[in-house]
Formats: sequence, C-alpha cells, structure tokens
Amino acid sequence: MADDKPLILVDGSSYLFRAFHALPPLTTSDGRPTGAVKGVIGMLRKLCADRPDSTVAVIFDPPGDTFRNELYADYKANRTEMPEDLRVQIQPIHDLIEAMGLPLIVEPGVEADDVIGTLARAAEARGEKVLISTGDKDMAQLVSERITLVNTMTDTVLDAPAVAEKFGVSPELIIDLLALAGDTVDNIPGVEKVGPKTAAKWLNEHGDLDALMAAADTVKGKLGENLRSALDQLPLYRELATIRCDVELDFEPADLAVREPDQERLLGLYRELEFKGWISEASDALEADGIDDAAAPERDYATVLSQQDFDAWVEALRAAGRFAFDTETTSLDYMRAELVGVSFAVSPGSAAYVPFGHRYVGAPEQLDREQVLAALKPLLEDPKVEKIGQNLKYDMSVLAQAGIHLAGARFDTMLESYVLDSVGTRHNMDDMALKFLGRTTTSFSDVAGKGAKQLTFDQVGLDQAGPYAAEDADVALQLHGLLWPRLEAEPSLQRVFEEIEMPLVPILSRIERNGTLVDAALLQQQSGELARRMEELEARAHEEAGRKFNLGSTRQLQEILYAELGLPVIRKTPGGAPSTAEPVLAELAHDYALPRIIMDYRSLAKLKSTYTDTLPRQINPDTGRIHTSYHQAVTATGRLSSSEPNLQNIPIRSAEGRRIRQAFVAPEGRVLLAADYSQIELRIMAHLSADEGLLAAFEAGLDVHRATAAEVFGVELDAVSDEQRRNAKAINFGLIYGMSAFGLARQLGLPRGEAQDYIDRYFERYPGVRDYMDRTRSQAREQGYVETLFGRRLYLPEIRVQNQQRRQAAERTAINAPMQGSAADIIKRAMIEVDRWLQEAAPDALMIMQVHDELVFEVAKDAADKLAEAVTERMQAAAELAVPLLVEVGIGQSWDEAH
DNA sequence: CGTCGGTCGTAC
DNA sequence: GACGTACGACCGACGT
Repeated sequence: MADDKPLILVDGSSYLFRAFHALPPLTTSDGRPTGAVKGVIGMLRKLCADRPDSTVAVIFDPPGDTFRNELYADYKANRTEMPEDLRVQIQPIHDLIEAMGLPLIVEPGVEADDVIGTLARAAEARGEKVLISTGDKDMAQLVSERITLVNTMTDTVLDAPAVAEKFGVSPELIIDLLALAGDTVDNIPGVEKVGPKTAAKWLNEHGDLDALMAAADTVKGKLGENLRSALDQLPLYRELATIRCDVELDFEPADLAVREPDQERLLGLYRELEFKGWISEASDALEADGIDDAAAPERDYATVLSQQDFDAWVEALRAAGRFAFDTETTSLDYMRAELVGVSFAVSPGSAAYVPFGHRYVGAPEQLDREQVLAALKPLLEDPKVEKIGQNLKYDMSVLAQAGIHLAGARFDTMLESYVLDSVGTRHNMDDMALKFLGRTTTSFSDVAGKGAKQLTFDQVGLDQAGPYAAEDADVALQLHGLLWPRLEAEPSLQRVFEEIEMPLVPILSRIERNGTLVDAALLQQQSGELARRMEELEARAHEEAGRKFNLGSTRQLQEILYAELGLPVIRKTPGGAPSTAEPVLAELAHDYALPRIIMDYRSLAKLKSTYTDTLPRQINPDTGRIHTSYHQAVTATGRLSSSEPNLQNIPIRSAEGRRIRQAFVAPEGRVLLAADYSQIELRIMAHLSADEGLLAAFEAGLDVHRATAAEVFGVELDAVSDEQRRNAKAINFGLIYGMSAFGLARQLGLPRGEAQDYIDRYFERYPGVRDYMDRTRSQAREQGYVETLFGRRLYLPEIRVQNQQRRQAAERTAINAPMQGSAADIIKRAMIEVDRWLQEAAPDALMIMQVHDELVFEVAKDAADKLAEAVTERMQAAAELAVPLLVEVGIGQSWDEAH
C-alpha cells in the first residue's frame, strides 16, 4: 500500500439501513426488492472510483446477539425486527462485494462498529492513515489525527476540527457526550431532558464525564436533579456507547488485500438483479478482456450479396412456414422511409441481412431492389406463412409504400411484452433483449452515430449494417420464443393479444397512411391573428409589471408576481417554487390585473405554438395530409397514444380552441364523420358496479350528470340548477379517477368538508358504486393486478407498499384502470369490426383518427348516411353491457362541424 | 450545441 | 402531499 493512500473501512451495516429507508423502493420485474442493494453497491462503486488503488474493506454486523446484548438487555431494543424486504437483500450485497474483489468481514458475535474500531486503531498504531466510510455519527469517537470519517452517500468528511464544530466537543469526549445525551437508535436513555447541546456544555465546563459526575451536586435546576438520579447508570451508558478497539480478530489489516473484480460473476449478479446500466459496463469489461459473453448463444449472421444465397434463404423461409423479419430503411418516419434491406431469422442464433439500397463510397455490389422485393412479395403476402417481428406496424407501413401488403403478421414481440405487463418493462427491442434475454444488443446509434452526424442506414457500411440488421431479426425471434409461452399460460391475456392487439396492427397502419387533410392556409391565418393579439397582451403585461420580461418564462413570471409585485402565494409547485398555474392565476385575477393578462396570453400562445404554427409544418408534401403515429404499447391502461403530431389533444373545450378543428377538413365532394361513445366510462362503471340507481339512470336514457345531481342534492330532475349539474359532473369524473375529498374540493373551489358531504351523499345514493370501489381495491391488494372487461391486466407493484402516498396512488390507478382500460378494449374491438365492414362494403371510406372514445372517418358525401348507420351499429355491438352503449354521430365539412 | 428536468396546458 | 391516462412546448441549467 502506498503511504499516502489510507486504509478504507466501510461500515456496511449503517449504509444498508440508510439505503433501505432513504431510497425509493426498487424491485426486479418479478417483484424481488433491490433498492438497498443498488444503494449500497452504488456507494461502494463510487468510493472505489473516487479512490482508485486504495484498500477497501467492507464490514457488516453478524446475525444474532453480540456482547452488548449480554451487557444490557434493552440494548437496541428500539430496533424492530429487520423488515423481510431488507433481510433478503443482504446476501446479494455480500455476493456482489466479493465479486467486486473487496474483503468482506462479518465477525460472529462482534458488531461492525467494534471490528472497525479495532482495525482502525491497529492501523493507526502502525502509522497508517485510515478513512472510515459510515453514515453513523457514533463513529466520531474514533476520529484522530490519522483517522477520518466520510459519509460517501452525502460526501461529507469529518476530521477532528469538523467533529469539534459539529458536536461541540473534541472526538475523545464523544463517548461521554453519547452517555449523557443518549442514543435512541441504540436505546441508550442518557440523562432525562439532556440532549447534545446540554451535554456538550457540561463537558466543556467540567472537562469530562468523570469530572462532571464528581461535581454533580453543583449542577443546578431540574437538569441537575436528573443528572444525579442517572449517576448510577452513567458508567453503563458510557460502556455501551464505547466502540471497542481491542476485540480479537482472526486477521490483521495487512491481510486485507483487494483482488481483481470477477467481471463474469458481476455480470451474472447484475443480470439477476436487473441493474441495467451496470450490466452493459460489466459486459463491456468482459469484451475488452476478449472474453465472450458466456450467456450469448452462437451467432451466425450472414450478409446476402449473391442471388444463390438469396434464393436459398427464400426457400428456407417458405419451408419453415414461420419466420422473424425486420426492415431497414432511411427514416423513422414511415411516410418518408425508403427500404434499404430486409433481415430474416428462422432459428435462434442464425440470421441473414439482404441489403439492396446501401449507397456509400466503396459499397459492395448488392442484389437488385426490385428483384428482391418481387421475390419476397408472395412470401410476405401469404397469410399462411406466419411472421414475427418487433413493432410490425412500422414494417407493414413501409412495405405497403413499396406495394407489398404484409399478411400473416401474427406475433409482434412489442405487443407480446405489452400485453404481459404494460408498465413493468419498456417495450423497445434493446431493453427487452437485455431484460428477457440478458443480452446487450447493438443500438442504432452504435452503427449510425448520433446527433448532427448521424448517418441514414443506407450510408452505414455493410460490415456493420449486416450484423446489426441480422441481430434485429434474431432477437425478435428469440423474444417471441420466450414471451409466447408466457402468453399461452394466461388464456385471458392470450385472447387480448390475438383478438384485440394483433388484429389492430394493420388497421392502425392504414389509418396512419390514410392521413388527415388539414387546411394550412386557415391555420396560418389564425397564427397571424394570434400573433397580433399576443403582442397587445405582451405590451399590457410589461406595463403592469413596470418592466419588460419574457411572458413565456415561468421563472421570470414568478419573480415579477411574487418578488416584485408581492402578490400572495396561493400554491407551490412540487419543486417548491410559487406556482403560476392557471387556477392560481384565476384566483389572483380577482384582485390584480396582471394575472388575467397572463392567462389570456398563455391560452393564445398555447394555440399558436402547439397547433397553428406546428400543424402546417407536419403536412406531408407528397400526400398533402398529416400522418400521425399511433402507439400501441405506451399507456398503462390499454389506450392508444398519438404523436408527431398528437391528434388526441386538439382543442375543443373553448370556442377559441375549437377554431383549430375547423382546419381539419374533408376534400371536395367528401365529408368528415365523427362517431363517439357517450359517457362510456360511466356506463362501464354502472356495468361493473351493477349499482341499481346508476343502471336505472342509463336505462331510462337520462342525462347522467343531471340524474346524479338530483340524487345528491335531493331535488327533482327538472329542478337541478346549472351549478348542481356542474358539481355532479365533477363528482362523476372524480369517481372515475379515484378521487379524494381534497381533490374534489380543489376542483370545485369548495371547502373540503363540503366536498366530503357530496361524496358521502353520493355513496349513500349509489351504494353499489362504493362496494365496487372497495372490491376493486381489495382485489388489487390480493392479486397484485386489476383487470378490464376483456381480461387485460394492469399490475400494481406498489399496491402493498408501506409508503401511504405511493400506495394511495396505486389504489387510485386500481380504480381508474378497469374503466379506462375497458373503454379502450371496447373501441379497439369496434375498430376491428368497423374496419372489416369498410374493407368489404365501403373501400372508398377511410378511417382517419381515433381519440379514445371517438372514431373519425372521411367519406364521399352521398355515402355518409350509410356509413353512419354501419359505424353506429358496430360500435354499439362492441360490448354487451348491462346498460345501452350509446354512440353519437356527426357529419360535416370540418371536424368542428362534425361534432 | 444537444440533453434533460421542471412547469404548464391540451385532450379523453 | 394533491382525482386517472397521455404528448409536447418552452425555459433554463448542464455537459460536451
């Protein structure tokens, strides 16, 4: 050991408890807790990285009693039994420390503190420096000229001057201080009503504990009495607080040698624990050593450049009757992407890439694009040949652009993973390969670079492109091999996959490619108007504020409103800053001018930046239409999401915003038809709860919010006021969202007690709903997941945690997910049935959008009525509920008119 | 010059 | 601390 490098002794047990309690809970995909492991090992990794080549030993408490228990029966009696979630994390931590090559010390019958004290004093005696890494302040008694403490979690260092400053006494007096002031963790009572401040004062006045005890009679007041009545116990307390530095150990500091880390074992442990970032690091370290990843099977990846090889592959694919494939293109945008190659796999570990569009200096001659596609077309269009792939919608769209209409798309690995567990995993291929196959895949940026100098795939050299593309097909095949048996083992999930998600893939691909016609000129005109009105508002805002500032900057606005103008702070953001959110500004607007101006400005700025400025830029030059992307494996509940652009949050609630919808139009001779489910989530709640009152209201075709108001406020239906109906509507929505009285109160601007009265009255009138909510919560707690009407699952790993806030959040999700998710199942089933009808009976009509409870179509004017009837019928038949499923249809030149 | 967290606002 | 599910714009700090 070099002279200047200290011996580092790590108090493993103190970090273990701190990591377990301080860090957010973390589990593996199958629910094993790993948060403390991650915390402790992360701390050790940091320590080793910060101080390379140091000797680091890690010391833990042994299981069972130690000499202190014999000394004092109540010792550490305050410590409850170690939680099961923590106990099971100890062995993995020990395994990892050994794999890291660090000496691990667990001395039977001797606490970690005493092992550390003994080792530290011995090293000190030999003239070495010692650094003790601990989160425990009791260790301050060991600090000396050569011994220093460090808390590696917080990066704070305690040397002798720092101890004096922090505790008010020098390190030698820390023991006396602890004896007087006590220690709740170790259950040392100390002198009643005496804390560290008083203890330090006494010790500084008298010198040390012995001197203080001798002079106990001179200490005045109540504290003096307390001191005198504790005199008999103080020697015991001092002994308990003393870290022993003379215990018998089987080894010497010189024996503490650090070994090289065992990367293979580390990799295996990281994989078991699913520590993603560290897996790739250990894997890289192995690769650097020239050791192949032991878990990886043999790989045989070919790049096909000859006709003969290509023919052989086509033959093999047909003979197999089922294969995985992946397309490589020039763009993520399915409307712009040009095919540059296709890869295939029929058996694990063996795959081929057929390039035909790579263009770069020195590129080898490739097979002819048209001939390759012509040979693949019959295979790809054969419904009896089953295809496996990751995100097949993309491949389907790109192939369709090339005139190939993919059939037999049976297994999308992304959707397999999503149906198995929508939130426990990310469903992109790289993450899935790591999680399910323990395999680090080559990422796109590994071969194409990133940022400004990212290449398109046709510019990537075939030496890299070939293995990358072949791996994609191979991994898809292997993922399917792993995930499909899991789906087959859960028949309800298999049905969701086969009867809902897979049939939806070609439909979404078609909706996306159909696109939506948008009137760019109208939007640009609106942008101009908005810009003028925003300038006026900006000038008025600057005048009110007394200076210029950026109205778009929340920070600057906080400064102006609260620091400069001194407006009252009504609410704070989660980050602790005074909020400038809309409800806050609305409240302030009663008494001040500026908040209203800001509100007006914000609503215009939102419309302009998110919609009128952006949508025209998203129009595809070839089709003149907007092509969104629908994502089928994103939401927790089974809904779709939409992006680039998001067509599921186009304004409708304000008149101002609704003008945006006037720009979503039908071409000449055609109209838009919008069909939406009326109150679908409340109807599902009525069905699931079987509450008599709610069922009757829907059965009678009543306005459900009005009916709720009549019940809750005890008035006749036609005597319900607008305010009563508005409040009832908020209650109904709140129910779907798993509301609390607090949330409802905030929503309605009422005192909390009043909101609670509403809720109480609601549950009195609709007892079936309350029973259903209770049932759902307890079912979630018992089985760990909730289900939709069609058997889709949502796992709720936090439904049983101690942390009240997190558990309640999980409970709200448990309430909401069956309703939101069942609605999603229903509209997806409707889309499948409607699409089936469209393909057969009305190929001219296009489905162009889905907005959670609404489908939008574009159709020839004279075919609109027939479409309306067919769509209504199929949407209503998508589920059999105990209440009618009502569908409302509108027709118009624009989306606004169609409502 | 990109990335990313914080904050806000739109939809159902 | 806050009633569910999303996407995205803007700002500003941060790292390259």
